[in-house]
Amino acid sequence: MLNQITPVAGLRKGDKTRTRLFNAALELFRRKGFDAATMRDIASESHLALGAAYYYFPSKDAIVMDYYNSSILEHEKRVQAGLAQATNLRERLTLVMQTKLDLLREDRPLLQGLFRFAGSPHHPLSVFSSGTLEQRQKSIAIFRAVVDEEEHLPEDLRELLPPALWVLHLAILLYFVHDDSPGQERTRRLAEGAMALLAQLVTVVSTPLLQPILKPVRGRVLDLLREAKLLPDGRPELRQEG
Amino acid sequence: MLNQITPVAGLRKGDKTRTRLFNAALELFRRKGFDAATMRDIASESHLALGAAYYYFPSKDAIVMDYYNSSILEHEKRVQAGLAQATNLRERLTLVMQTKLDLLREDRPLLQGLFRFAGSPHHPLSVFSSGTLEQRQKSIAIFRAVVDEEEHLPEDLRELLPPALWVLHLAILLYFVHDDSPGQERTRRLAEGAMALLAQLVTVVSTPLLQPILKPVRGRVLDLLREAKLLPDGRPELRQEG
DNA sequence: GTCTATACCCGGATAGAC
DNA sequence: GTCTATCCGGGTATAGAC
Repeated sequence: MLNQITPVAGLRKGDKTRTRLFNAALELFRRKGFDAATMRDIASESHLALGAAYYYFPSKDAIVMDYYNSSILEHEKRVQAGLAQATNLRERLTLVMQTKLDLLREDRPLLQGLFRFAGSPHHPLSVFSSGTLEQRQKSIAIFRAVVDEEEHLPEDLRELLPPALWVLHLAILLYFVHDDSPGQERTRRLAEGAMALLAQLVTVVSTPLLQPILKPVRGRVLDLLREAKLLPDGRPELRQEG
Repeated sequence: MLNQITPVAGLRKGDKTRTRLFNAALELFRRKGFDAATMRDIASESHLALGAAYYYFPSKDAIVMDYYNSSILEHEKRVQAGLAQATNLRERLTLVMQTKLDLLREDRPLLQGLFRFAGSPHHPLSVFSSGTLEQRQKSIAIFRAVVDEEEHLPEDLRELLPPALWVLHLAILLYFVHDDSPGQERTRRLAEGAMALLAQLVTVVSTPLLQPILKPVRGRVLDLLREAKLLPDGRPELRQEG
């Protein structure tokens, strides 16, 4: 099922309209891309005047923000539902990536809108900005939940992996957007292969026997990332400001 | 010196105007960012009417395209000039990254314009699109020149490193754009640390004694990247279409 | 509270005179 | 080669009907 909002029963009447508007917006973003879908399009597609659309959403960006939120919620739900079946790290990592790709499989034109602000540190819609801090934390928490299923992980790895996976997932989504293979099969295989390699890497790096050699190396990596404020000292999220 | 065009002697008279326009545009892009600097600003800053600006550049994007080109040219020049002094891989990698950061040290607001299209596969200005294929190849060639200074590299690594470094340099630039530390010192240290780690990794991975173990692993990585068309089968550039 | 119609404004782009 | 005038699309604001 596509990522759509279905109205919760028994609310203000405008909620139904808002939902219709939101879904029409998503449909148009998907079909024509973020830019090409204008507020005028969205309004008329949901049989509303332009002004009415602004009654429900203060801006075009606000629609996208709602989309972020619902995507993350849905991702969390699907990962939670699938975690029981996964028996090892590789499967769990594959699960978290594949569910995301499933979720967004129709949304590639929309994701362009997501990436367009990634280089603008102060834009409220940038995935790295303070405007999306909450979403970022929620999204990283999904990866953390997956990592935490794993029992024998060195502490530093446990800290590093969730934000690293979040960044990796952004990279995969960037690839996904560019992937014109049927059904984006290439992205699927890339994600699966990458997760298999990563799981193996984690296993090697966690091997007790190798700790004397590897711990210092990990230490250097962690220090570098901490100095770059890509890893916080204590807090789990990426740095606050983009 | 900042990346500016100085008019080559003895050309058509309009060339001087074009140069003035281009430099005014860069100055405004740097000061106000890509969006905020309008064609009207640029024209008036160079004491031209709006229409005249369009006589020299068919679009705002075209100015940015010129900027790409001159940046890459300048980067190549600086790397070439510095290569003689560098005595090992780590120094050479550091050189290639630091010269780029030096070159772009005032251009962070402008780089927003560069990243804004990264998620739009068909946009002519996207760093991944076919519209910038030539620039991409030239830029990757700079990294290849650096890698080729190294003598004892396994063939597959020699193939993998240039595009990988190019992508890594994009990531560092993305960090750079977000880095509000004075003089972007954090980015400098991150780049330096990353290059040191990478050089060490390359050394380990190239150790003849470890080849029986590591060659197959590299093979898996290479296969994955080739299947994803992130590495071409023979040709040196990244995949043609974004 | 819900919605329509219309107007505002900006900014990229173009036409055509000089 | 340079100008003025104009077009056009699209995000946004708002006055006011119901």
